[in-house]
Amino acid sequence: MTKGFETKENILKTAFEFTSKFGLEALSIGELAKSVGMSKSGLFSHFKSKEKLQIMVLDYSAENFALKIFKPAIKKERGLPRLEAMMQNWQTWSSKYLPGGCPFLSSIVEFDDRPGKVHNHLKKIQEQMMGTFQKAIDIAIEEGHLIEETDSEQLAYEIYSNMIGFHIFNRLLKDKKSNLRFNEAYKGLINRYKV
Amino acid sequence: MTKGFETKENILKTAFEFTSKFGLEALSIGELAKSVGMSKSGLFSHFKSKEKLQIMVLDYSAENFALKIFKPAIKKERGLPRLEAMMQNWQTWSSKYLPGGCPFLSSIVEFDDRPGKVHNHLKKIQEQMMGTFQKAIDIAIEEGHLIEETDSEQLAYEIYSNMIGFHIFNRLLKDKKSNLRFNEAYKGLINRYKV
DNA sequence: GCACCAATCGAACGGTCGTGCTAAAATATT
DNA sequence: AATATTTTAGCACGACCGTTCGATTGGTGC
Repeated sequence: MTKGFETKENILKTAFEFTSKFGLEALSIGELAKSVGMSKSGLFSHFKSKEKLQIMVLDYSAENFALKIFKPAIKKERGLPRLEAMMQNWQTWSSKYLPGGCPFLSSIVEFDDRPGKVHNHLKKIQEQMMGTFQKAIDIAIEEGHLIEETDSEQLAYEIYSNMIGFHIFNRLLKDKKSNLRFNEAYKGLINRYKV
Repeated sequence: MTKGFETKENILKTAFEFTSKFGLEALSIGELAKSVGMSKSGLFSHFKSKEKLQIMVLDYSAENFALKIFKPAIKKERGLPRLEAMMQNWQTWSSKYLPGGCPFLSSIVEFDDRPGKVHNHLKKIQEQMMGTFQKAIDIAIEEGHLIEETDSEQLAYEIYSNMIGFHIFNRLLKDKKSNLRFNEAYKGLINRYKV
């Protein structure tokens, strides 16, 4: 029982890194087995289909995201400081921690058009994430850091867009100013709603 | 000579649609051949490697993008009206014209980490696109629609982020308000720099 | 009618893919 | 120590992958 759990965790960690680099579809069971040093069929028996493996990788990624971005931010004061911590954590996660690109972005692009369990799961995770950002914004309104008329859903959308934009500029274009661009955009965004 | 050109164009059109739906890597020569009704080897001989096919699909996509987004906008008056036309055209292209997702976004995600000719080509195309947006902004400054202090590179980055954000919200999350969100974000962005 | 040439085809290649099956090995339970 | 259960390995399968090669087609200029 405990041994299986450990190897499974180990597999998922490797799969997470692989997905970050090459995406959820390119993630192959044979390649993965080679990486963790076990047989293809041995690894396969832990998941019972590629689809289930992909879903578990998504869950692992979501946990990792929450751990690196949301959890440390909760220790900051409610409102704007907390939201800003999230932005900082995202930059670090995206550009320092991840071995490749954002696993969610690549999964979204691959599965936005492909109905099925992976698609539904991904959508749920994404909505949860957006919800958490929105909640952080709502708290900032509550605390009087942002004006009451702030449309938190709209602001969450714009913050998310900025995150993706940064990611692409930083990775494909290797734009050295991407950190600056991201922060500038965030500042402009907040200024619009600042009390 | 002319016959070959026609079939090649036909193949690229189909490949473009395929890439929009499933990405540049999932684009398979056998599947593509079945779609256009010819043999795998017959199709293959037009390109001489999958890599070259991918690059040609990217070029085809870039031409399509220019045709649908940039070209009609040039007829509008210089400055903000032209920039706004681009935004409108993007929304239409992204949500009505394309059979799947943005071929560039999926390609970026797939190749931002994979060095090679496709990566380099993609980067060049992306930089060109950003350049065109930036130029449109510069003209808006020139025309006195935007304040002189406007950082056109920064604004282009934020506009681009908004485009990607819209695309994801519209496609994965099927958010009915995504058009509204996009326009709202654009308006907020422009207001910051409006003279 | 003949030679040339581009366009297309069919068959085959070595690989890799996800997935079953059965048996052995490792671990947990008693 | 013996048994039961979980975990792993080996092997095979059909399918598809990109790519090569040689043969066949169909049209063009002489």
